[in-house]
Amino acid sequence: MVKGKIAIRRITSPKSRQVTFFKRRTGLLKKAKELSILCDAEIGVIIFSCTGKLYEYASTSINSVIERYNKTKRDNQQHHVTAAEIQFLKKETESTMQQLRCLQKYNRQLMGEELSKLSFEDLKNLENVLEMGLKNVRSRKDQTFMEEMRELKRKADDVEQENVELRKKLRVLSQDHREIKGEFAAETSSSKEMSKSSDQAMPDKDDIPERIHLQLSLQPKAPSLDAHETEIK
Amino acid sequence: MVKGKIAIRRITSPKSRQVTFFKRRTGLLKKAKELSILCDAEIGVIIFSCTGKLYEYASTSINSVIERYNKTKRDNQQHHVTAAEIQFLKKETESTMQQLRCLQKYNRQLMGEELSKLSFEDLKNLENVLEMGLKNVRSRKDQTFMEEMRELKRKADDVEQENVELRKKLRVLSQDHREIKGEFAAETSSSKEMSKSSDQAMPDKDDIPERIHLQLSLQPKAPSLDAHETEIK
DNA sequence: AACTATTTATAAGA
DNA sequence: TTCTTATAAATAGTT
Repeated sequence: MVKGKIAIRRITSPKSRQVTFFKRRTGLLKKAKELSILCDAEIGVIIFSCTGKLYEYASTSINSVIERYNKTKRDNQQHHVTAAEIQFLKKETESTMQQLRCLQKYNRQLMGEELSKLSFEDLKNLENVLEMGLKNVRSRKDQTFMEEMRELKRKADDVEQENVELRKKLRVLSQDHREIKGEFAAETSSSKEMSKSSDQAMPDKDDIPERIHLQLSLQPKAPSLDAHETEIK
Repeated sequence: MVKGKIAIRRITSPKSRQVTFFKRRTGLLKKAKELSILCDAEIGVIIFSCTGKLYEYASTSINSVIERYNKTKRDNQQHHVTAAEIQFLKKETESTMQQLRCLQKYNRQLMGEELSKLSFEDLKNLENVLEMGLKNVRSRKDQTFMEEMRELKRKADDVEQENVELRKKLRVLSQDHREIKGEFAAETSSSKEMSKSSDQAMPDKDDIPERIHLQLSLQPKAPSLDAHETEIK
């Protein structure tokens, strides 16, 4: 560009490259500074020499510029994680942890542990909470019990009804069967063995049970409450 | 710097400032590019105009430059946060949150709320926990009560003992006083008024109260349990 | 690091 | 914004 204009391509000579780097780096940073002052712009310049050395200029501070850059760019692509965000995350975790510890402590107290440091008043409050809880749980338990009983009874009635229907049908069918057997016997005498085998598939009226035993269980669904013990280590 | 050199200070005229910004910005970015090519340097330039618009140049990519900048800086000062660490932090927060939600749910159940989805078995377990807790809390409450009573009695005894001592001393002192008064009266008859005023400061034996009333309160210290309600929003 | 011949950048005006 | 132009500033090559 001067006294023999040069082409913009990597300078081969290391010595010459280093000199030019020094001169132009100084110039670039100076221009950056002037621009920021003249035009009231926020500017950051980061330069790594080919040997890895860092040079920088920022009208405010590099961090401020990077921060602003990320904030502007974040809308488009994935965002760069800043120190502030880390701090926020850490604080959030700590806060949640604190809440957790607090609640765990209270929980243990509700379960009758670690009571030694509590005052009489505290214990009275705890007792009230527990009594109220126990009252509600028992009330709900009774309600659930009643509901399950009602459900059970309804099923029992259904089954019994079905039972009655079945017995009725069976009676009719047995009658039918006997009548057919009678006609058959009148026609041929060799049918006696056959009739016996068919009797096995069709039991006599005396073999029909009076009631079908209920096998419905009062056992409820898997206790979801245990999840607490495992999820909270 | 040209056709009438200008001072490096904020250009007042917005119009002129914008023109200069355009020209010099172009120049700066061009110089940055040339330097990076000529000297094989990694360069990043970030410019925010005073209106907030972003202009940038990077020989590789801004992210690469920022990354390298952080990496270089981090060796000196505070440690760099990697994406993996962020992920870990976020997971940790989420896990803690999950635990918290779980515990909060269980807590509400212990306090007799949100029981509708629980099975009979769950409710039975809850009831057992509550009964056990209540048993322990009551036991501890009674113990605390007994301790406070014992402490109270001890203090009462102390005070009573002191009371006895005080009365004894008072009796001796009153005796003394009467004797002095007697001697005084024998010496001068004009001392009658004086003796009356001194009588007010020193009450007769009948004025001494038989017992000092205990003002010790059974009220315990501030209930630390309430902290839960406020700390957990 | 200093010099200097030139190229470049750019202020002002259009 | 872009062009022009006069001139300041930057800088390549040399010392």
